[in-house]
Amino acid sequence: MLENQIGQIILKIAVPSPLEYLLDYLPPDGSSGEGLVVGMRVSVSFGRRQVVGVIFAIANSTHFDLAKLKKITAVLDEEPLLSAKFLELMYWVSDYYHHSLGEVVSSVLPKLLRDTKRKKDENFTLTAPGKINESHLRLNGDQCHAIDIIKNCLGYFQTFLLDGVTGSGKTEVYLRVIEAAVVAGKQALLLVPEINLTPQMIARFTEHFSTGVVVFHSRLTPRERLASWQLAQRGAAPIIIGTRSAIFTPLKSPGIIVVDEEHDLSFKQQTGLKYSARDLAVARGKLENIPVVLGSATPSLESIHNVKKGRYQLLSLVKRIGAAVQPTFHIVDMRSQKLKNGIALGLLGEINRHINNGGQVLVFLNRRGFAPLLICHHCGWTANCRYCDARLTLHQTKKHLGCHHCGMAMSIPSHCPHCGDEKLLALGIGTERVEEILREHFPTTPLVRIDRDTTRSKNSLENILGDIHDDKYQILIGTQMLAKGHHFPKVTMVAILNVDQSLGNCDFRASEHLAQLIMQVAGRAGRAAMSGEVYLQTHMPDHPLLLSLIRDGYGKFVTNCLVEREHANLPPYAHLALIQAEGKNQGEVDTFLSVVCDRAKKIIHTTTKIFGPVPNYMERKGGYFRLQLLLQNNRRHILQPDLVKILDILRSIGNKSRIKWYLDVDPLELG
DNA sequence: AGCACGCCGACT
DNA sequence: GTCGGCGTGCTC
Repeated sequence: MLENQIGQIILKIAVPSPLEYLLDYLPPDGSSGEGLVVGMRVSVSFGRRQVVGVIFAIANSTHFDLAKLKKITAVLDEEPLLSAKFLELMYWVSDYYHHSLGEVVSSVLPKLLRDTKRKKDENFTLTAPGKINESHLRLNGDQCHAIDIIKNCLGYFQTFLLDGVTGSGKTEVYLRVIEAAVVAGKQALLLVPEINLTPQMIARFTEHFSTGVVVFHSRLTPRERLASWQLAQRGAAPIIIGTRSAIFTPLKSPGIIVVDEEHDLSFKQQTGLKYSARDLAVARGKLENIPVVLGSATPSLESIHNVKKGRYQLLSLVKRIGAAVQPTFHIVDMRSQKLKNGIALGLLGEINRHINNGGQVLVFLNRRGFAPLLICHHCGWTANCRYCDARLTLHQTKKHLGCHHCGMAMSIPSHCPHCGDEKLLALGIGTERVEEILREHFPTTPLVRIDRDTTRSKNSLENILGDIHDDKYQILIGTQMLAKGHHFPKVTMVAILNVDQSLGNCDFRASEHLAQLIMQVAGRAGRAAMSGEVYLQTHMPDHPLLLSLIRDGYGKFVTNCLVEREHANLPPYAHLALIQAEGKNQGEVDTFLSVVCDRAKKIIHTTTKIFGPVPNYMERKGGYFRLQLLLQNNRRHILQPDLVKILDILRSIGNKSRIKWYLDVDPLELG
């Protein structure tokens, strides 16, 4: 093809669209193009609308018809907003997750910076990093060792796995290494898994650094988001703490990246651009040539495997800080016991004992609502969701039946819609019911329930946590929310009620996640001077997973798990990608994926395996039928080009059908 | 992804 | 007679 044209500056611009290539534009009216720099935002007319694009390259030729090129409408930045390194990160993300540069850029830029009309940006200010506080805690040998090693790597790329049991003082290690980076005039990025954990982490950091800490998470207002972003981008904020999207904060002088609770699933974005913030942290560290610290009490199998391969350096914190000792585990065999609505009487006895001794008791249950099943005692009718392959959960406080998958809610029928009988039974237990049972059983003991339903309003979780610390409650009932990261120094007993539910999960990562959850919840017990006890209630007291975990600990459990993964050729030994498709007509989705699969088989590498189409574990959700293809190869550099070929097929037939399809590289759940 | 164009069903 | 449903096609 003939290339136009000499002497004419052409700007290669990423625009917000799934187009896989950069679009060519001419410099704006009255400009020859000098002064335009890669990384600047521009306003361009694209189709019929004005959009914000980013200059990714400057050239003097185009493959497009020169006469048809449009001029840039306006240049929005005087200085490049995005550094060359940051653009490199965008390229990396675009390549790896197979999204267009334009889509990557628009999922990364704060909304206010994607507004074509907004010209002037405010100058947000932040007080300079304050004096660094001491009241320095005494560090133990493991901590000192870890801190020294990481500090010595400032200025180089190296990934560390900081493996430390709950309560072993990982946060103190983060503080010290971040301090070292900040003192050297660099910025630190700290990722935490959940928004709920940011206030706690911020408190810890502002205590240490006084000022200079900015936050970044999904609940910021657009203006707050812009402020944090610009402070980081201009280098005015030395410390940035945020959830997964914070991995995309621009840093003027990056010094270190820390990912706390690296095993946590919430680092993976599940919609749109399905990136893993933890994996991106490592990629970004490599790009910027700075150290990356991944911390966890229960590291992911991927990270442990990377240590074994010599890619990551392991730093272990073995001991709990101060007087705290590891909790002891007990299995509550439910089989021959009397149950009170799903809680073993023996367990209630243990709760009673801990309460009488003045301890706090944490009751963990991974299920909201009152009961997960409403059934007709006469005919067996069950309350199911109209749009999903799921049961409706009975919520007593909200007085409705709700679907936890699509959000549909309806009133509770007074009689069976099928046979008219009035005896409808609520079966199984959720947190609401546990609350009711425990209130009945311990009428004078103050208790609190913590789940999405009781912490909906802003600050409510923080208020409850404060009350727990002030000893206002003796029994804490809660879901996941309660399991992660929080310090409850007075908790002496943890009870996990529905272990069996997770033991029945068939995802290949289910046992890893259950083990992590058990260890994390258990970690809430006995963090201060009092030793803790953990009770696992189960109908399967001989389950090898439970026994191995309790007897040999997480490390040994992981070793066994890795052996199984290797035999089954699953991650971290193989790499996976998922093609997900959904549509209103089941047959159409199935046919679509079958065609994709047949065509793919002819062109992908012989070592790449393709499985499917198979339905999701919940085939129908929100009225859509969902099926998928699974791709597997031990070598990422073979799988990736295969994905490119398959995407060609998907685009050629998928974009003309009523099927919606998505690609998930390194899926965490196989659906 | 947007956004418009374009061609068929129930409404002021 | 038209409002609007979403299939199709394009964006430098």
